[in-house]
Amino acid sequence: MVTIQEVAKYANVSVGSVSRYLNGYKLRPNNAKRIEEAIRVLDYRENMIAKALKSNQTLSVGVLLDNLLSHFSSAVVAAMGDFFEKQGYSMLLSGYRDDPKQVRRKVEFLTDRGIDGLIVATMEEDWEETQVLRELAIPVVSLVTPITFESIDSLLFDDAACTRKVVAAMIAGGHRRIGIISAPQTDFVARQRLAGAKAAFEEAGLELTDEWVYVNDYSRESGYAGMRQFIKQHATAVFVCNQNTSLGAIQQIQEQGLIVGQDMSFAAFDYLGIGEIFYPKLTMVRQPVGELGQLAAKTVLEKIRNKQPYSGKTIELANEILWRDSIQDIT
Amino acid sequence: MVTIQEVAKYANVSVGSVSRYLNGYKLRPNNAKRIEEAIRVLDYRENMIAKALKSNQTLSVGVLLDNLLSHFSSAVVAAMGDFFEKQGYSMLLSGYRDDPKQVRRKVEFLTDRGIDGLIVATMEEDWEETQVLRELAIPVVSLVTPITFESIDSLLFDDAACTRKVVAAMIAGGHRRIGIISAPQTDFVARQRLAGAKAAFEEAGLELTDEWVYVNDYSRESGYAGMRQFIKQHATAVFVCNQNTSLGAIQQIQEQGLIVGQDMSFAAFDYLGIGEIFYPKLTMVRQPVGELGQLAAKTVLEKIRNKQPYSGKTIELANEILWRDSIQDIT
DNA sequence: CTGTTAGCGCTTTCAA
DNA sequence: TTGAAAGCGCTAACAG
Repeated sequence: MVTIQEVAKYANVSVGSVSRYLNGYKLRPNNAKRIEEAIRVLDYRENMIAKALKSNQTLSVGVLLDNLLSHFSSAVVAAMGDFFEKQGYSMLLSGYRDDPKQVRRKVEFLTDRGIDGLIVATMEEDWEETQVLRELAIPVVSLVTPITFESIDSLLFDDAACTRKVVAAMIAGGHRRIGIISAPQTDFVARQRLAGAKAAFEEAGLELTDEWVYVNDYSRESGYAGMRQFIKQHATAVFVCNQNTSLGAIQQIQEQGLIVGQDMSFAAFDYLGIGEIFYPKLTMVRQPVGELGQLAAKTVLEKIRNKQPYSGKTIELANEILWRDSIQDIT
Repeated sequence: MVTIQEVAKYANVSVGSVSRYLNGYKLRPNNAKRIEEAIRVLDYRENMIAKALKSNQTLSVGVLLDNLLSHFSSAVVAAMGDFFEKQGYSMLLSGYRDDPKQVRRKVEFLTDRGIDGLIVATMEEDWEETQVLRELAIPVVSLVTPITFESIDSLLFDDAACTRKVVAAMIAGGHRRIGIISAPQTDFVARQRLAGAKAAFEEAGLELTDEWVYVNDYSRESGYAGMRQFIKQHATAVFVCNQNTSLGAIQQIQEQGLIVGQDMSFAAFDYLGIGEIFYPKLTMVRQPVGELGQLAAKTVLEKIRNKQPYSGKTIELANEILWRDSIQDIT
């Protein structure tokens, strides 16, 4: 490993000059040229570890997701990774396996490695473990879920509004027996989506009663079970609030010999672009996950660079509703 | 930030002793106890950057994937991440966006950050850019694709064998007009899978002619187009060699008003578990991606710890064939 | 603008 | 076993 010292010697200048050159300070053109040449012929590469030790900056950011194994996470990570790398930052990735208990350990794991900023996803503000974020000396950005500590920015989706619109479309199509496959209401996202559905009913002067709300556990199986219940109740339309769950729901419909989106009106949240491979194509709400990732990366970097870890903004990104043909008009 | 010095002062020992304590050396019980207490009351955390500078080990490994945005990548990353973290290692993630030209830059990006080991995926041995791996002073593991440099271990799947078996089942079912939606033969994986299909034909005394091989470009659209061609040619069965492509193929079948796996026998490689949501359920070959990730992590760590970067083994993991009902018997 | 030098927090000789 | 001290590669005063 060639060091700054050797470059200095080769170029016949002091290490200070080399360091300054490397950091973009002006120096005598002649010296600059000699240093540049030395760097080239010696194939010098700067030692980021030494730099980090001295400057207390690692040029890395931590990313703590609920679960690494999902399309959401890979899309977010892909977008962030690209952005960070262009900016010279690396990304330390970690997942807490949907288990809040692990959050503290994971955050320590990351901060121990000297990350300059942290992005977390799907952490509920009222978890005890979320409180560790309060004392962090680095910028934090929360994804999907709002955390209203003054030090944290939150980036959300407009799930409620979109759910409301889609369910409203079902109602407008004459549907009254509409099942909602929702998720545990302890989760912010689940609350949002169900609230959207309820709003649609209220606006139409109707009420969404409990028997038409099935609470899943995010598994495919629970989507399968929920759909079975609704078919028994002679639902004419079902909205599924979660991607994975929706696969189970679709499976149930098919197994009953029904055609999704025709014999049973259907819509769901989707990341995979699964809606297109059916016929009729399925109406889906798609979250701009890549955008979210990129915006998250941009936001932390700004906070890191401006050294202003505190702001506390909340930004809501608009989902896209892919209106297709799976909500039948039965008026 | 409390340092080793402060701990030493508090415990009334030298920094050397604290360092030795931290690294598991034996010292006078009394001293050890005092140090332990100092660490506790001062809430000392070791500075990994300083440690890394001194010891030339960052306790991190680089992971360079073709593309971060796929189920393959998230599954592999999830498995590796878990394993690494348990072992105290962090993971620097990077993708080269399916563009070999980027490989050199990305590898430098990672090595500049002092990674102790590197895992790469889907890099073809004959790419010029792959040669940079030759000079790396750290252990390297190649995923999915064999790289026979003596310094590199390769972890592969038995795609050829599985493709052969599935296509053989189609032939056994009486199918003769079998379409294979394959991928560019410049890619190792694509060659393997097509070779498997050809082998099945040969074993049956048949021949797989060019008109029954459609070369996709990994896009959904090309699956869509390939399937259209085969439907025109009155294929009775189609095997799709790539996950994403298979979605397009399914879409085409549905749009023709046909039922996948019934009107058109069908099988494909799958990661998403998409085969189950159809009726009939689809026969799919599934790669043990999580296993691969874990084995990869294990392998690099062993190489890092044994300080034996050279071995050059190749291991083949067995895929799982999920036999379902989408290959009809037409004899 | 440049050279010298004191550390950043840690590990690891070397003596004691 | 332990303490003292050198030094990993770099940055940032400080003095010139």
